[in-house]
Amino acid sequence: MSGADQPEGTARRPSRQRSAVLALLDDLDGFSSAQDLHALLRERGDAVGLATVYRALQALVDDGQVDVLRGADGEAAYRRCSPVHHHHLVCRSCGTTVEVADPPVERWARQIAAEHGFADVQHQVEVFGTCRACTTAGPVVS
Amino acid sequence: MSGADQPEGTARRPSRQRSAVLALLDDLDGFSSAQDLHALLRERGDAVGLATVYRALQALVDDGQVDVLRGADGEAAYRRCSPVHHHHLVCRSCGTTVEVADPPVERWARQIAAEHGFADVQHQVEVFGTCRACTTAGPVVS
DNA sequence: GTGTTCATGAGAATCATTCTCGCATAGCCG
DNA sequence: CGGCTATGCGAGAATGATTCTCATGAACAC
Repeated sequence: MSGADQPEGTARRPSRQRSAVLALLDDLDGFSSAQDLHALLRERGDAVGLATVYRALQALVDDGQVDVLRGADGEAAYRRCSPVHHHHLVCRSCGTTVEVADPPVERWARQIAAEHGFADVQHQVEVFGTCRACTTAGPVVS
Repeated sequence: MSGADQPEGTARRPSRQRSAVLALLDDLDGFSSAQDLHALLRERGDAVGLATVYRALQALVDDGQVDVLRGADGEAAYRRCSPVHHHHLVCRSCGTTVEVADPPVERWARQIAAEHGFADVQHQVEVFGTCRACTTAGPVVS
């Protein structure tokens, strides 16, 4: 456990299963849980073990090719995303996701951290809401 | 899961255990996991069941008296906090937490959401870093 | 004071995630 | 070219946090 395992992101042996996971993520729009992805792969005919899905997902997250989000229930949700830094605007009803880049927030986070003497800053920003389609179509039943 | 259970936050019967949890959180500075809180209560002599700690924590979160944060491992961490909206600056080494209020980010989140037609907006902003004390004292071994 | 209701506590149950171990395959060496 | 070795895979067990169940005890209502 010394931290950095692979010198670079692509030091792993290529495999059909890994590509299948990435391909599936490419086809999906919103965030999906690891269990869902596993079930979908099975339906597609790409038989992949559950443990392998987790391994592939972790590798992809390490590589920065996939974003991970923790829902309120602690379940991890994954999504293919652009490698550049960005944040998400997620519809809490239909799961649609919009990627947003935002220099002001980046700057603000760095500044706040610097003011308090914090270094090596990371920040995590997610915005949840109900998209227009869901607002008009299906208001939450009370 | 019909949504609103209690009409108002204080509809629960008061109890020694619930106060003990809140009192303990008052004494602690950073975020603590439910399991840690349970162990600490035991050490203090306030014998409280683990399930009760979880129940009390959920109630307090519902009331907005406690903040919950999900670590990278999915474990929930709780912390007593002011009832007004704010965000956190957390030291990833020693756990020290600074509450930061920030109108600009609030405005930014609302604006971004509005631009994309999202309503009923919530946002989640956490900034992680290494505080000055930890930076000078114990740099991370590579 | 008595009955009813709600919270508690201990342990079992659940669920996502990780680990173990044996097997298959890919790449490399002789 | 054949065999060797490391690495990834798969299935199921193990782990660990959180939630549920149900019987007991305490608090409120009358």
